[in-house]
Amino acid sequence: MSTSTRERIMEAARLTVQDLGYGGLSFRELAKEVGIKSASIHYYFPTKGELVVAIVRRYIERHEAFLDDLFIESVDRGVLVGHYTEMYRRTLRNGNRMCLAGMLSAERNELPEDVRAEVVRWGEMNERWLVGVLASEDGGNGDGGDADRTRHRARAIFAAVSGAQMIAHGRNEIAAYDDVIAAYRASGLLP
Amino acid sequence: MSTSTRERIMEAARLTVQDLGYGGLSFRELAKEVGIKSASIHYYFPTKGELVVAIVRRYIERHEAFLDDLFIESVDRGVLVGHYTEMYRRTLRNGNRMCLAGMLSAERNELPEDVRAEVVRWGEMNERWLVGVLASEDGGNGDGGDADRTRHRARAIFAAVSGAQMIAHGRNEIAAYDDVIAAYRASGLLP
DNA sequence: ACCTGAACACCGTTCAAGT
DNA sequence: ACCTGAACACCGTTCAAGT
Repeated sequence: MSTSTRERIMEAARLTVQDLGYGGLSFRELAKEVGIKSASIHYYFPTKGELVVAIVRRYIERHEAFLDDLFIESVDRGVLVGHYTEMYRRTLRNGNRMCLAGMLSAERNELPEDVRAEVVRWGEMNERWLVGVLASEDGGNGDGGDADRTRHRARAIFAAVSGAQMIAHGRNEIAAYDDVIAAYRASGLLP
Repeated sequence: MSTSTRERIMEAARLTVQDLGYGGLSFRELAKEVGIKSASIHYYFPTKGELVVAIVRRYIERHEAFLDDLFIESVDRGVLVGHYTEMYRRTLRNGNRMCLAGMLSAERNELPEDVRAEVVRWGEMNERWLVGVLASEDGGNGDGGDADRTRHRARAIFAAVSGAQMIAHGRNEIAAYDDVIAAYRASGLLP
């Protein structure tokens, strides 16, 4: 059996949102790609918001699983963060796309409330994973002050990598991403 | 005499793009704000792209003048970069808006070519100013290798601050911006 | 010089109707 | 269970027509 209509809608929608954003996602264009009429999409996803909530949820799940797998394979912080920045780099490689949640983060003010909540969840997942990575070589027994500093550094790495991707996306220039990541490492922001 | 119609179109359009993005800018809504009909906007700006090119150009000019004035008042890198991050913070304070060019950077793939070019110009202006700031206390006589390192660090600061703004915008949470900027400083990325 | 209504091909959404 | 055409109020853009 081949991929379900529902799956094909979600996959095509995800690629379009990462390319053109929430506002750039058209039900009529989407329907053409899938081979049905635009009214039929509403059978699977009543509104555009519900469709995008579904694709962001799955996006978070899959990337969380990917990152957790990396964590099992290595405990070297430099290696793990290197895989992390490579993940964001691959998105740019794939048709100058942006992270799904990064794109939606910029469009936040025109999103339905439930989509906004998923954008926040993406950030929380990233920060949680980075906290684990940053603590992995310290024995993990720092006092409360250290935990706060680690959390803020994790959020800073998430924001900085997201920003590097946005700037490189805006220029359609992967070299810009690479230069910025290298400079983050040189400054000590990235381990 | 009061503000011209053309000025009022540009000001309202800028505020909307920083709020809802290029895709979220509607000529009909814009016309209502200015008190004319949507067809009349095309008299001043034939297309949406030409309108946005005009507002980004002025945005760049005004921020460049603002930053250059700061540079005359101080040569302390910490103080100057502090003013720089405050500038991006004020945008968030003003109705959770994003930097005009940052918003457009995310929307890049659905922009006309001439708008894309202005987004690149914004980045070049930011980098140029930051290079001046970073070099200001070194005597400015580094060799070629230093100049390259300074340029990459300037671009990294630009990307990192833009990313902090995007993440805070996505959460509608200024405290997130403040925490990330503080962590950049602690890591040594920001002077 | 400045503004407008009407038309065009788009958009998300709804709904009655088909199989 | 799954799909559709037609309608609705939106969108940027064009253009002939008004003052």
